Amino acid sequence: MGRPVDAGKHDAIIEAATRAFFKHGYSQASIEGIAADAGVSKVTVYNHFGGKSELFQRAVEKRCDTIRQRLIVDEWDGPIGERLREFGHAMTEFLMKPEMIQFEIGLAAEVEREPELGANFFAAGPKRLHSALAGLLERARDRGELQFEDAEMCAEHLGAMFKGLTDLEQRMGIPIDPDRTARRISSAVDLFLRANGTGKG
Amino acid sequence: MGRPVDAGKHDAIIEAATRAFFKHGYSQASIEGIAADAGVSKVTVYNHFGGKSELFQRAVEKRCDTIRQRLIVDEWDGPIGERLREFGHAMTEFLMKPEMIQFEIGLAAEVEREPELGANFFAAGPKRLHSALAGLLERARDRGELQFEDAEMCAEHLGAMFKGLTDLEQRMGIPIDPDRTARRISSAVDLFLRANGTGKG
DNA sequence: GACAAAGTGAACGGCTCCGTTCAATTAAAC
DNA sequence: GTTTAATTGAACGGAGCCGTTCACTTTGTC
Repeated sequence: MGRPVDAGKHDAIIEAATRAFFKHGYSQASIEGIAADAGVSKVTVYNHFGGKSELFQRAVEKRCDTIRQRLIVDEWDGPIGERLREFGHAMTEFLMKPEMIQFEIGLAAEVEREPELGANFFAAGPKRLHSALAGLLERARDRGELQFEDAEMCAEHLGAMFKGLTDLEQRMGIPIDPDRTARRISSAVDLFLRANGTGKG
Repeated sequence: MGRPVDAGKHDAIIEAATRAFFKHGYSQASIEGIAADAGVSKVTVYNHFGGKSELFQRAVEKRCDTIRQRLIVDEWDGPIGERLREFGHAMTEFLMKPEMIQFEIGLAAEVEREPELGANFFAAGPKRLHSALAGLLERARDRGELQFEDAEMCAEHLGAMFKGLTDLEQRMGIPIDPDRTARRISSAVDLFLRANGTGKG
């Protein structure tokens, strides 16, 4: 009985918190500002979440969920070179979104304060992408399109080449040339196939 | 005439500032704390540097100088595989030092406020390493040990493989296995040589 | 030793924020 | 319409920090 909790406000707070935390950083973000942005009283924020650090935790969790949902990698067919190129483009498009970079920056700055947040994010995002790529490589090996020993290692090499220097450049605020990204992906796949391809793909 | 400026205090302040900024982040670091750490009065800090943001600027500049000095890459001889492995170890050892990771994290968080800092750091550090690697590759090509078209691109691929996922893991506070790093470097060189080697190295 | 500038310690005003309290208001459930 | 709980607005104490001021002490030069 009594007035029920307004779930809409609950979500609005988390969303406003996510925006604030990963735009300004944990310490710069203010509960007052988040409450105002969510169209809610500061007291309501405290009633819902208890405090700043709990709120940050929830914001990260929610973001990880979103990442997890979007990371359903399609299993399409075609020559292995094509599949890898597709994967590379999907991966870079996803990881290099400005909001994702900002999220990573903000999270890294808070990891010392709350170490498990970093591990959670890594497992929800990059680790899953990496596993998906390793799986893709293993299936190609089963088909005789590739030859290698360690799929995990190959996935790490390939994924790293897809990113190149670009993620660092983005963190340092250096503008990115999309053409170079496309050429890098293509070149990385070529290099990888020269080393590990069988010519069957 | 009068009392001369104490250069020792000047340096002590910059060093304390560097420590504070890249351990706690710009906004968390306090002038009061930096002054205390440097064994100096707060007023002295203001007299020397004028304010917090100027002090941060100087701290970054000093760090970039240090990086530049240490980045003199030896030109030693030997088979190309050996040289690349050496480079990989030197590079990862340098870039994966906890203090360097912390520096990068702290800097990324401040780039929005002061964009040129990021560009300066990138030019002083990663860019120089990248150029050194590209030069190494080109000389090996001249000797007929390698074949490729774009040295810059190859350097980016190789450098990225050397780092792998590890720099992200470090930023996310995940413990690093040094053995895996060594195996990754070795594996990356092998992969690169299978793709671009001539067998002459 | 006189002088001049560097450096100190303490205090101040101003600002922002956290987290709490409390009376008053709103909105749904019964 | 009464009950119950969510929500609000405003205010508070406490904390930390910035940047400045000022009287005072130190330390070197002339």
